[in-house]
Amino acid sequence: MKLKNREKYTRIIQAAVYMFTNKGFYQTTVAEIAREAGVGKGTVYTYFENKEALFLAIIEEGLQQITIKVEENRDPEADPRLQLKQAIMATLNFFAEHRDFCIFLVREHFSYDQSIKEQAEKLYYQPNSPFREILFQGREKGIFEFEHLDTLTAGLTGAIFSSAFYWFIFSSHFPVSKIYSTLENLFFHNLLGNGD
Amino acid sequence: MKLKNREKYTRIIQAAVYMFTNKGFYQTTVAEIAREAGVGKGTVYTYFENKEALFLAIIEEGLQQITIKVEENRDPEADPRLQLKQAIMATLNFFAEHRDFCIFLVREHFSYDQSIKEQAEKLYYQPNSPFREILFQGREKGIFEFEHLDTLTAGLTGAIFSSAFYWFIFSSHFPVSKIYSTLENLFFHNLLGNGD
Amino acid sequence: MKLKNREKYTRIIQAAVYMFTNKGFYQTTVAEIAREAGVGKGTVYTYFENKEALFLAIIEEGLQQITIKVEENRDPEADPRLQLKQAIMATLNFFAEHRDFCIFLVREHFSYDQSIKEQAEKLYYQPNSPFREILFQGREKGIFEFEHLDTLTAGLTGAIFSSAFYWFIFSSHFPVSKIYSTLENLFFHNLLGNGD
Amino acid sequence: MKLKNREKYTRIIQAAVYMFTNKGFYQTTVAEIAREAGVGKGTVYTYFENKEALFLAIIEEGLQQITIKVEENRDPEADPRLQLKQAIMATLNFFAEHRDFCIFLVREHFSYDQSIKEQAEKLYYQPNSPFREILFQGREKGIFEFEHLDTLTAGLTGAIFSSAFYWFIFSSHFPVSKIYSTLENLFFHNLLGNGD
DNA sequence: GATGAATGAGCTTTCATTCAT
DNA sequence: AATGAATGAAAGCTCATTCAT
Repeated sequence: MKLKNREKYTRIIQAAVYMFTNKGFYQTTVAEIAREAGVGKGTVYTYFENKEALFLAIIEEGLQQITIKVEENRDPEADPRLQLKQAIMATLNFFAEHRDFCIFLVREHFSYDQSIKEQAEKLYYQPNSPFREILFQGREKGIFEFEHLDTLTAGLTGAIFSSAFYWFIFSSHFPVSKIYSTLENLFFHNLLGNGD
Repeated sequence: MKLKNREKYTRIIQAAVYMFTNKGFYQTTVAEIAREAGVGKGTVYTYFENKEALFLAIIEEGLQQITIKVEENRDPEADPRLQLKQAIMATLNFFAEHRDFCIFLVREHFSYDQSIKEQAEKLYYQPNSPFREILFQGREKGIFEFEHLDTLTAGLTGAIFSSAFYWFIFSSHFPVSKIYSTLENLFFHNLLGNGD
Repeated sequence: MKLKNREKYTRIIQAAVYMFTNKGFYQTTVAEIAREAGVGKGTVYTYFENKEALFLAIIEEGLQQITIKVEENRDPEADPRLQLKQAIMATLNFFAEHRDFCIFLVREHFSYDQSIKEQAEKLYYQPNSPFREILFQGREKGIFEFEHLDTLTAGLTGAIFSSAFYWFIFSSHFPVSKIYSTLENLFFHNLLGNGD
Repeated sequence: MKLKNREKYTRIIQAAVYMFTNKGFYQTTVAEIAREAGVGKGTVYTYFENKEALFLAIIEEGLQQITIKVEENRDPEADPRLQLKQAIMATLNFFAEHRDFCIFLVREHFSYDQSIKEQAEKLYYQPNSPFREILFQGREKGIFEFEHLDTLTAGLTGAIFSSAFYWFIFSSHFPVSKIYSTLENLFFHNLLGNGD
C-alpha cells in the first residue's frame, strides 16, 4: 500500500484522527471518515488495508512526527538534563499544536483492545526514540541513575502523554510551562539519584 | 429499575464489569455478559433498560460502594487533612480489592464516547461525594486554599483513579502506601496554600 | 448450531435450493433467500454459520434423503443386479420429485469453487453409500467385475446425477425409464465383465 | 468491438480463460485478469465492454476456432458418417490441446446464470455450425434419421463437450479415441435409424 | 419472571467501472 | 491507446433488542 497521493493520504489520516478523537474507534464509521476527508468510501481502502490499519497508521505517523520535532530541537552534545528538558518541551509543544492527536494517543494508551495493546509497545519501546537515547547518554555520563532503560523510557513517554492530556481536558488554557514543571518534579527528582 | 432479584442483578453487574474491563464496551456483546453471568440474554433486559444503562449502573453502583467505604472510614470531626488522607486510603484500598472495577473506571474516564461524557459529571461532580464534603470543610476552617470546589473535587477524584490505574498496569505488586505518597505530593502541596 | 425449529430450517433450505438453482450461488443474496423463506435475514444465520455452510448443508441434507429413499426401496438379500436397478430407479424417482435439488447438485458437481470441490468427495465417496454397498456385494458374489470400488461408486453416482440433469434440461417430459435404460447400457455392460 | 491490438486482445482472452476456469466467473476479479494478462485494469475495458462481454467473447472466440479446426479437417464431399467422425475427432483434438477452454465451456454449460443461459443458444444453435451442416446433409441423403435438426445439433455438441470434460476430470490420461467410441455408441446407434 | 429465537438496522469491505492524465 | 486512482453500489454478517412462550 504505497503512498499514491500524499495529500489524500494526509487528509484521510487527519479526518480519522478527528473522528476517532471525538467519537472513538468503534463509534466512527469508515463512511464518516471518508466524508470528513472529502473522499469516497472506497478510497480509504486504497490507502489503508482496513479500519484498524488506518488506526495504527495514525499512531506511527504521529510518533514519527514527534520524533522529528524532538530531534530538530535537541543538541546531542548538550548536557543530558538540558536535552531531556528540550525533548519534553518539544513534545509538549507538538501536542499543543495537535491537541486531537494527543487526546487520541492517550485514549489509545488506556484502550481495551488487545490488538491495540500490542501497539503500546511499538509506542513506548521504540528502539530509536530520542528519549531512550537521551536517558542512555545520561546514564553513561553518570548523571542519571536508574535500572531499566526500556521501562523508564516507557514511563517517561507515558507520563508526558498523560500529563498533556490531563491539562487538555481539565483546563481551557494550555500553559505548557506548567505541565513541564510538574513533569520535572516527578522525574528529575528520581533520575538525579535521590529516588528509591 | 427495581432490584427484583438482588442476587441475579449483582451477578450481571459483575459479569459486565469483568467483560467490559477485558474487552471494552463495544467489543463486549450482551450475549457474552449473559453467558458470563449465567443468565439468559433476555434476563439482562429485565434488570437493565439496555446495554448503556447497564454500563452506567456499574459506575453508579461502584461509586456508591466507594462512598460507603469512605464514610465508614472517616471521622467527620477530625482535622480535614486527616479526613482527606483517610478518604484517599479508603478509596485506594477499595480499588486494591476491586481491580477490575478500578481499571474499568479509569478507562471510562478516558473514554471517547459522548453519551459517556455526560456521566463524567455524575462521576466527578457528585453532590454528595465525601471528598467534596471534606474539601469544603477544610476551606471553611481555613486549612485548605482553592477556588473552585467542584473542579478540585473532580481533579482529586480523577487523580486517585488514574494513579491507582497506573500502578495496576505498570506494577505487578500493588503497594497502596506508595500511591498514596505520590498523591500526597501532588495535592497537599497545593492545597495547603503554596500552589498557584 | 442445533435444529431449533425444524420447520423453519427446512423452509430456509428449500428457499436456498430454489434460489441457488435458479440464480447460482454468487448471484443469490442471503437477503433473497430469507425473503423467499419468509424469515428475517438474521434468522438464516441462526440456523447456518454462513452462506457457504448453508450451501453445504443442502448437499448433506439431500444426500441423506436420497440414501434413505434408496435403502427403503432395496432388498439387501436380492441379486446385486436387481439391487442396483432398484437403487438407480429410487434415485431417479427422487430426482423426479426434486428437480431443483437435482439440478443444484449437478451444477455443484461441475462447479469451480475449491472449497466446494472438497465436498465432491463427501458426495461421491460416501463410505455408507448404498451404491458402494451394492457394488461391493456384487463383486464378492462374483457377479460384478471391476477394480476400484471407490472410483466406480463415484463414477456411477456422477453418471446418475448427470444423466438426470441432462434429461431435465433437454426434455420437457421426464421419462424415468428412458434415463434408466441409458444408464443400464452404460454401466451393466462393463460391470458384467465384458468391458475393457 | 474492433481488434485494436490483436496481441493484447488475445492475451486478455487467454488470461480470462485461465482465471475463469480455475476460479470461476464471480470469484475472478477484472484486476486479476489484467494482472495475469500483463495489462492495466483499464485496458481490459478498452477491448471489452465489461466483464460479461469478455466472458461471452471467450465463448465466441473458442467456438469460432473449433469451427475453423473442424472445417479444416472435413471433406464436405465425403460420406456424412465419415464427416461426422472427422468433425468429432477434430473437436476432441482441439479440446485435448485446450483443456482450460474445454473445462470452461462445460462449466458454462452447466452454469446457473440467466444471462449466460442466453448464450447456450448461441452455443448450441449456431446456424453455421459444421455439425449442423453435416447432420443436415446426412438426413438429405437418407443416411441419418431424426426429427429436429437444431435439437440434435445442440445435443451432439453438448455430448461432445460433456464427454471430453468428464474424461479430463476423471482420468489422468487422455485417450481421445476412447471418448470417441463412447460418443459413437451413444449417437450413431440412434442416428442410423434404430433408435426409438 | 426468565428465556432465547427472531429480527433488521447498520457496519465493514469488495470490486466493476469510470475517467483524468 | 493505456493506465490505475477513485468511487459507491451492493453484499455478508453482527448484535442490541423484542416478544411469544
